[in-house]
Parts: sequence; C-alpha cells; structure tokens
Amino acid sequence: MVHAAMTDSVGVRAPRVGFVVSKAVGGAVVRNRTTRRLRSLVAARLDGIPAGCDLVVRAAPAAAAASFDELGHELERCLTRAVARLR
RNA sequence: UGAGUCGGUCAGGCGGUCGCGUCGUCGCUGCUCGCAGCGGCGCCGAGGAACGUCCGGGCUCCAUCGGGCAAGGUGGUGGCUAACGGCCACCCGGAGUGAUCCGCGGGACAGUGCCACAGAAAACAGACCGCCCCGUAUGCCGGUUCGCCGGCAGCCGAGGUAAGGGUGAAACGGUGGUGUAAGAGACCACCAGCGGCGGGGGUGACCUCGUCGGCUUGGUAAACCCCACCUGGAGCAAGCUCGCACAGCAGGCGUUCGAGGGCGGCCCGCCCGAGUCUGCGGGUAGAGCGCUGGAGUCGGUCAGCAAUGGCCGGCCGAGAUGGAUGACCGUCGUCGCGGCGGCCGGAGACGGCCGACGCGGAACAGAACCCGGCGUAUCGACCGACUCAUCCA
Repeated sequence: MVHAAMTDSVGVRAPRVGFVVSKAVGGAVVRNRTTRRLRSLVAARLDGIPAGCDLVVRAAPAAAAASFDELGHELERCLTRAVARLR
C-alpha cells in the first residue's frame, strides 16, 4: 500500500519516501530484509515520482514471502494509483 | 638492489596404531516393549582468535499510563548498519622527505576548584634584581663676592616603569621604529591571533577572499560542572512442555481505617489486591524441546570514492552437559644451527648459491544459545599495493 502527499507545494525539493514494516510481517530479520528490498525497488522508480512529494510505503504480511519480481509488480500498481490520485 | 609503509591469505600435508563424543547400523542382554546397558562396523568431530567478556543486536520471559529528580554512556562532520563505544569517507590539529601514522577532537566570558618543583610572581594583578625622577644625611672635585653655587657618587624616604635578567610544560602578543626622565600598543608599520560585517565554494565539519575594530584574552573538563543525543529489566541455569513427590505447625501485619505486590534507582501519581511475610519441619532435584542454516559464505553483476546494499547462481556433515575432538610412529614439505662437497665473487679476511647428512624447532590457544565489532595472545610462511634512496636503459 502506498500513501502520497504533496508537502512541498512549489515542487522543488526531491521526493521523500518512508517505509512502514510492522511486526505482522515477521521477526526483525525478515522485516529488515523486506525494508531493504523495498528501498532498492523504489530507488529504481524515482523518476516516476513528482518532486516535492512525500510517500509512505506500507508492507502487507504477504510481502515477507513474495519474490523480488512479485514485490516489484505490486509496488508498481500501488505507486501509479497513488500518483494518479495526487492530480 | 637497499630501507620502509599499508592491506590481505594460510595456521603444515599424506598414511598407520590406540583412544574419546554425537549420529546411523548390526548383534547380545534386560525389562515397564521402545527404551537402557555392553560389544562390532561406518560417517563426522574447534578457531583466527573458539580467548577476554569490553560494547552492540537477535532470541526468550517479565513490564509497558504519565510527570519530576537522579544514574550510566556517547562526543569534529557526512554516510553505512539490525545496532554499536564499530566501519568507511572527509575536515581540523600534530609527526614524518614520503607512502602513511597518531588524536581520551563539544564548551574554560555559566559558576566552583586545582596548577607540584623551580621562580619575584601561576591568573589578578602585582614587582625580586634592575632602570628613571624628586627630596636628602654624607663624601669627592671645580668655582667663589666665603653666604654658597655647579657636577659626580650615594644612605634613607616618597614616587614612576615593566623594556632587560633568571625559573618553568606554560610568564599577560612578536619584530622594527616613533616617543620618553626611564618606559609602556601610548602611537605607527608588518606578522601572528581574536571578534564583527560582507562575497565565493561545500549536504556539512570547514575552507577561501575582502574589509573594519579594542591592540591581545594562560592551562586543566579521564576535576566537579554545563550543553546535545542515547539507554525499561533480566538473561539459554533465559524460557516452554511432560513426568514425579509432599504435611504441616507457630508467630507478625491485614481484608474498602487496606497488608502485600507491579511500574526492578527514588518520589509523586496510577493500577492489581485477600492474602502475605518470617521461623521450624517435610518433599522433589528426572526427561525432552530451545540447539544450531544464519542480519552465513563464495563468485558474477548493478549502485556507490568506500564502508555497504539490491539481484542471479553456487556452497555449507561439532553440538558435549562434569563437559568428546587426544597421544604416538613413519614419510614429505618448511625454518634455524653445525661441519662436509661443488660452483661463483674477492689480493685476502670472508660472503653468496646449490647438494646430500646430522641435531633441533613448529606458536597462541580450545566450542557450550547465535551473530556484528573491539581488545589482547601468536612459531612462522606467502601474496599484493604504495613510498624514499641509489644504479642501469
């Protein structure tokens, strides 16, 4: 799930992204690994995020078992929806 | 070729005999019938630090409403990481010709304390030897109208000064001049340093340029302290499951007038609450799980200066519980020493290389829940990068 908000109305500052990976996803090791994978996935899609925007990416419990490609598709879907809702 | 700096790898190989532990398997014996004991066979069986237990995490249980005061830790900046007191990069200061190394690197105009020895004086100014001026006992010299006058030295008294001297780890800016009775940032020039303002570069520590100003401010915070940030407690004997055993007695304080407990430092505040505490006496001290494949490691690739991270693929046979992993022999390799033989260099003394032989050495040290670091110990062997000097092309 991806939440988005325009916190810098001028749209100059680079976009900021935060991650929420709760205890429901797994233990400390699983949660940290999930965060790292999500971070690298988002880094590859930074061009599609408008400047001045803040994102919060929340990991569902299924994210722990998902493969890298599955995570990528799901993030893509949520990201386009969240960005479209901004406009 | 010599001298040096930094980083990394390995931790003797092979074979044999005896011994130990987990697991598997076969046989015998026992019974509570799926375990125990004994014996045979087979596989596997410590480390780079397994160590110290100095930090940080995972994991487990307990607690989790809030406020205040303590306590402990960290300390340039930016990043990495699960986290750190770790690592990487950079800044500043110091050492080195250099590669590089070292730093316990916030604040000394918030306050308090301390600064040994030496020195006059150690933090706020003061003045021991000095230097100078004035008054003046006295002495000497010169002049004299014999009243004294001038000069020099100087006891004592009052004052000016901090340039010079010596001490120290450190002495109230440095050098040169002006100035003065002697001197002094009193004034001037340059330099160092401090502060203000402005321009430029950098995410930042900070760097750099210009300009102005009083001319100048000691050290110590691993002394208390101040500032910023961080920290719930206990630990695998954690903890979970199964099984087994027992017997109470006496006393204190208590049941909305509340004992006791929790918020593991204290106080407030909040919550639970009918039992609880002490002494004597009695009982059980068995088994299993946790227990080893994990923030693992190697290669490739992508991002990054790097630490590190993403993706893809490969690899990974200790698990004891009074605690196993040991001892000996053979052989090969390696290092040191000894004499012997050969070759080379040299006038020689001697040095270097090779060969076989003999003797000797091979460290530090050992799992106990698991990781990331740090620190310490270590006979040696090897590899890579870089620096300086000299020579040759």
